[in-house]
Amino acid sequence: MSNSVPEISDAEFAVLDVLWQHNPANANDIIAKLNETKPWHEKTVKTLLNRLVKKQAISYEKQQRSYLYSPLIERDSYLVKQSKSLVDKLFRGHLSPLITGFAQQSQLKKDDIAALKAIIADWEQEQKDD
Amino acid sequence: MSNSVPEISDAEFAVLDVLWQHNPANANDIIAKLNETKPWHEKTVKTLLNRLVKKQAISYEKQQRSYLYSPLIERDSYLVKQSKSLVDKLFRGHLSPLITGFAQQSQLKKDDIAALKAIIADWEQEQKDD
DNA sequence: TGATTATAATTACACTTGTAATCTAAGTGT
DNA sequence: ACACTTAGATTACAAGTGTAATTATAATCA
Repeated sequence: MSNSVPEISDAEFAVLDVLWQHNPANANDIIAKLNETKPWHEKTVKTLLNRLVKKQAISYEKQQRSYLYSPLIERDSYLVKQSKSLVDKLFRGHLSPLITGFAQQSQLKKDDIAALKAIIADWEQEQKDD
Repeated sequence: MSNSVPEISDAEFAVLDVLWQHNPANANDIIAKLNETKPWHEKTVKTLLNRLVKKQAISYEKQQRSYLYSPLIERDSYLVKQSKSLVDKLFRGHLSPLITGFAQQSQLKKDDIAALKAIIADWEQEQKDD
């Protein structure tokens, strides 16, 4: 059924990510925002915008001279899909080894721990409900 | 310092993954094992092996006619590195939103929960130790 | 030893990606 | 009305990737 999210390259993702934060936005705004962190040439960003349009990841609507772009794919579902596909590929679908890896590298932050506790509580609640 | 793990493509990863499980192995073994899950032509797998050698991700030693391949990069550190780079890209380094995403999709398995509990316990122990 | 066969090495080829430069058309200032 | 500027559209181009086919070479069988 529905849609199959297009493949988004790393560079394209960075553009999409800006659009998820401020939307709609025109090319210049997007370029300016991106340039806070990436040294990308204006032409490069335009190319990426074009590719995203072609992939139907974003849409645009003519403003005056320029375009106003908006995301077509939803941030949350995209992130979930990408996370899941990495976990499938690296850990055959199991999240725990990923988390363990992070823990061993001491990459867990306090809010991670808080989130984990909440998740466990929810999960156990659900078990009871069944 | 050391090394910087080479970029490994998806197809190359599948080959490396087989080698992590049985090592050393010759091309035919690897091809047979891969063909349990991937419909890849023998020539394709050989190409991937060559590329992995060129990238110094694996090494080989001449057996008789054929080669015996072995991984040069360590599985655990590779997995950690990939996990971390995805989490950096998608969640700016925070693991909790990834886990929350999984939880919402009910993708958490019982062993995931057990692992989470252990991790939390360890983390809290460490806090105390400080 | 010459033909056949197995391996590995080299080459192929289209598509994607990063990273722009060039071209074109539509406003704008004079 | 004409030159300049500013968008977006088109084209470029090398490296990497998926997916092999072709070629060279070494071992083996007849």
